[in-house]
Amino acid sequence: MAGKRYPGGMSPTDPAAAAATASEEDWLRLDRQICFSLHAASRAFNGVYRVILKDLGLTYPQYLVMLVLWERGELPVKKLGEHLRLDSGTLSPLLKRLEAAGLVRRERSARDERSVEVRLTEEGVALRGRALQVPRRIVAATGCDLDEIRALREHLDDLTAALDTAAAEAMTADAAVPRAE
Amino acid sequence: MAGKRYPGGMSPTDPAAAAATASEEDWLRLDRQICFSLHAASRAFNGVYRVILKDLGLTYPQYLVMLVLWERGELPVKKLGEHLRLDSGTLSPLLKRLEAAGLVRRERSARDERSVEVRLTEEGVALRGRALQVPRRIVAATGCDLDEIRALREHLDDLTAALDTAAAEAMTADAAVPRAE
DNA sequence: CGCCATCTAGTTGTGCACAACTTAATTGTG
DNA sequence: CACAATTAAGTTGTGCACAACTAGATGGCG
Repeated sequence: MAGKRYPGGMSPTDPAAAAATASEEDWLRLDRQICFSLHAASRAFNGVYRVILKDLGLTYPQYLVMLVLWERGELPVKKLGEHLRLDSGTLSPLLKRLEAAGLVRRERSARDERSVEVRLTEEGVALRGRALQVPRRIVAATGCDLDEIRALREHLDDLTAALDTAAAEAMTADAAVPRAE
Repeated sequence: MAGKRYPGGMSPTDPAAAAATASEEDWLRLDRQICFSLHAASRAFNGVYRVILKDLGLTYPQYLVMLVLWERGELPVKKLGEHLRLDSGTLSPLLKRLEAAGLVRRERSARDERSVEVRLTEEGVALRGRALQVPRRIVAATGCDLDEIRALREHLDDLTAALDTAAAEAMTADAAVPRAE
């Protein structure tokens, strides 16, 4: 390991800070590893889905939308966004493309003209048949068995919950705390 | 859970296929859950980094690049791309922005004019000092201890390796196999 | 030497994520 | 009823990921 130098104009101001800084150097190295792993894993998954979904003419986010619609049949953009944690800025153009592909229709709700109902076309429903093979191929690609997958999913959900909480707190804390000395 | 109908024009052709299809319905449901978990976790991480990195004026991918440069000091775009698994299509504009921000310089290599050396400016080196606090805040946000983080990292790396292999195979298989009849 | 295959960056085009904003409909309140 | 606050969808602008392509440099081979 390549030694702990303090590059450039940056150096600790007192012995106590020096100890603390050494520890933070370790964390910085660890962070590099975690960042990479996470980012790489995320993109690797995306890549596998991309390859497999190409047959269906769907991107990964489009597949996510279709999965919801296949389960729920029809729902307003708002609800769709809540399920997927995506806002209209992402969903509007995506849905427009799905509509252009003939998989969904969008209609203003009669009861509330602000709302837009998204529903599958026959073609969209039919696509589900071809999509049934996707999960098996994904699972095969991971090389994990179902229990491992399930465990990973739970781990990820815990992490997401923690991160969401922390992000919310960090945002309010940003206003309160003068920010790391 | 709304019963297992075979939507649209899709129906099994024989009893064995019916059983297989029922199982694939389960997988489709599981896939929905995994997709969501993974996608949500990825974006949750991104969100936390976004909040924390805003102080430094960096995006998450820019931070990844800076982490490499802080460790290596200087290297050609090609090497940077190998470390981060990113191609020039992503890196070129990103590096241009880092250069505009005054954090890096790009210079054509004298020895090989195809290559561009990326090196930190003084400002870029100095930013490292402010970045030292980032990992601790990220780890805190996850609510995990270091061992958990390390375990997660290893799990993700295994997954990435498996997925990369599978993606490569799937691509060659795509050419060989007539495609899921 | 001359030419072609290969390699490195960079460019272009598509699609997603997200922040900030706009528009139009609805709801709540005086 | 009128008007302000809220809500839903859409739009705009920035940045990233990736595929496909271009331009220029390099290196090997006849």
